[in-house]
Amino acid sequence: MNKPARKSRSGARRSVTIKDVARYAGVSPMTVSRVVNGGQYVSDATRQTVMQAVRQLGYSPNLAARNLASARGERMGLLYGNPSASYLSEFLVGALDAATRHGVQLVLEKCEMTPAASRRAVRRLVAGGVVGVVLPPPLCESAVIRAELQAARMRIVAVAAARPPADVMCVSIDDFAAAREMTRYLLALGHTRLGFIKGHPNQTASEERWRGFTAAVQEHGNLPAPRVEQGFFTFRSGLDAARKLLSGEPLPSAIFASNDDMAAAVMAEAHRRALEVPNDLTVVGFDDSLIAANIWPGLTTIHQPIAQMAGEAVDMLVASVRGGKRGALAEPVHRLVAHELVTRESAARPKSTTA
Amino acid sequence: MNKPARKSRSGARRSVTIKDVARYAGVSPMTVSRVVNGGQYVSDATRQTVMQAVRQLGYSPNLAARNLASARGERMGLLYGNPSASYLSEFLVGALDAATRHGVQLVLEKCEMTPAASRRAVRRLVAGGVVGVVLPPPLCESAVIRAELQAARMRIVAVAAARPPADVMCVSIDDFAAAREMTRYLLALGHTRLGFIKGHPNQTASEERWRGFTAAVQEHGNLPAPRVEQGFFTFRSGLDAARKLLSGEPLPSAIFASNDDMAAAVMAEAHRRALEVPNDLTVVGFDDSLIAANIWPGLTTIHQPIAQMAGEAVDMLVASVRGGKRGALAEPVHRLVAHELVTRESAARPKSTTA
DNA sequence: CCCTAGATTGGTATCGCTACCATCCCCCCC
DNA sequence: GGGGGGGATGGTAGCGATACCAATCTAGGG
Repeated sequence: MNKPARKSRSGARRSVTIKDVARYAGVSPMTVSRVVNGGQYVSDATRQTVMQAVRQLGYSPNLAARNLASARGERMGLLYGNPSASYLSEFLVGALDAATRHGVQLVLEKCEMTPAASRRAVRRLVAGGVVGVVLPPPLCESAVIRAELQAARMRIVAVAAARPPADVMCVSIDDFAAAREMTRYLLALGHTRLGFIKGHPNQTASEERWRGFTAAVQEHGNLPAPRVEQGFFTFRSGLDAARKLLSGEPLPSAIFASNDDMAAAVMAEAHRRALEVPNDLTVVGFDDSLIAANIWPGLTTIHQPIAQMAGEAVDMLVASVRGGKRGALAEPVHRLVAHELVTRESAARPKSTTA
Repeated sequence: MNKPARKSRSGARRSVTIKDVARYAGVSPMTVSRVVNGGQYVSDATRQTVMQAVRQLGYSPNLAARNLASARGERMGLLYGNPSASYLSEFLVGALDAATRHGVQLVLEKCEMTPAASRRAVRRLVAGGVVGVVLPPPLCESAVIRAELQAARMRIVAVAAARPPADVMCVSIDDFAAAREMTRYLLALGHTRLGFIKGHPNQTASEERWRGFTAAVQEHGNLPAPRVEQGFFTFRSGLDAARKLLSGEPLPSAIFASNDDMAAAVMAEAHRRALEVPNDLTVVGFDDSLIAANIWPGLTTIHQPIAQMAGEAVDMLVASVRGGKRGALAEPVHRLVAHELVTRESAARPKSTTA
């Protein structure tokens, strides 16, 4: 029964392992592991030595092994429906980045908003061994999907749901405050005849934005009643709303659309009517989506740190899953992140202030 | 020396493993493994039995274990710079999907196009244990990055580089054919006074598109010389080009911009000059990026199956890395995928054909 | 000065799966 | 009818890391 020196399976040169580092540093693999994972109970001297060895050898832990040993490496789902879609890009970047950081795998799943499709998507997720799901808008608002997911005992983090149910985790901006801030900005510019295009009624963010708008209007007081149209977050719906807003008299001097796509539509319609933006009409949006900087004039809008939000969502998911394993499942968190008013060229003082 | 029955580490109920399936199906774990991995040397009967068991138990292989055992689970990098950015979204979806399919990890890295930044990004990638990199445009054209990457012995797949160097793998559409097709379409509509906005000169796709355009013009023959302006794929540059194209006499009846952002700029400028699209001016783009469907009128353009391309890029990377391990590194492939001309509202017959 | 608590470190046993090899068996051919 | 060839299957040994526990050492309290 002779023991072969080392049955290296694939002839290829193995990468440096924790044992190599341990040998090099003159400690046990365990100690290296502790250092690498920032564990406690390691003396400073040892830590230094080990870190030195790590650097020297260019050691990078094997994710697969680590995941296997620590029963980590869970799969997280990202169920995306049909987000404003420029949204998705940033969202994915942020989510993927966080996933890499935590060493979890991110599984994408597309899903239409019909009950049947939701069910199918959730089933695929479950089959894929996913233990938690990030829900970007607009899926985060779908009660059906949430129910399906909860039935499958998945943890959920909704992103950008302005008023999530109490029992799901959520990360979002303060839509109310943001819309109020934008409206205050318009008022500060001197606008008095305001137009507002509401967002899709099935999203709670829409209502928050609307509430923020009216709050600012009311606190200013002494304004003609704003003209309001219903929109649905699509370019098309924005166009319809814009036509209505721009046909009556008196024309609004500033229009606040509940997202950028609709704001872009307002600008298109304004141009068609030979109204110059921002000289004849101020247009502002919400989201700071891709289109905002890619039209002319650039759109003044509210920026959401989408990537950051997606990242935090994944963080929360991981924390929940790992924490939950140890029994300590904290109550659902609702994390607010900071938004930012981005000024570009589409907003200016009104041409002739009647005030 | 008593053997504890099963020292289950985390008290949590373990998920079903290959052994469970094996026991359930009455075969050895190896056989299950072979079935699950579609290996040969399994009788149909056994295969059926095992698959049945898999379904019954809801077995899903543990990725970490699989990767660890098979020395798989490599990390692939995705180095993105500043792509048309609506691009990125679809690209990520496709790439991530393929990565999940292959069980490899996708690591994102952002990188400006300066040499210093490139070097840093590549170093981070190397440090992260990445063995191959997908290069979406415009990074795929950067010689610096390619050199850095090749110096680090990374495998590279460039996406959408129209004429990649012979030694890197590539997946792209046939920009030449696509541009020619679009131009033929314009000519078929009856346009004779054409305008063309070239793409950024540092991207090979630009030249291919330009070549496709001229090829169609020449094969048609008997046309006034098209007006041509240089663009740089940005909205801004498109605006400049549009101003020039729309100021001389005679006005072009159709403008073909080398990407959608520039086409959108042409439309914006046309509107400003009270030219109606498509009645007074036909505008077409290239890429079918997000903006194409989100402006009015919708942009007729060339659709690239971006997600598919990204997916194939990852496939190629994986194949190369895994194949390369077995020594059989095939020569760099250049894979062409099909494009599609998408007609929306921005193109129509010219108002008065002078022909 | 002994004893306990806590800090630090090492050893061992897996984690779930697959590579590699040994084995068994069936069938064909000389 | 025996020897091969190859299909089908099982056994064994890790892959590289961490969890858990034991062992050692240091420092105070009684």
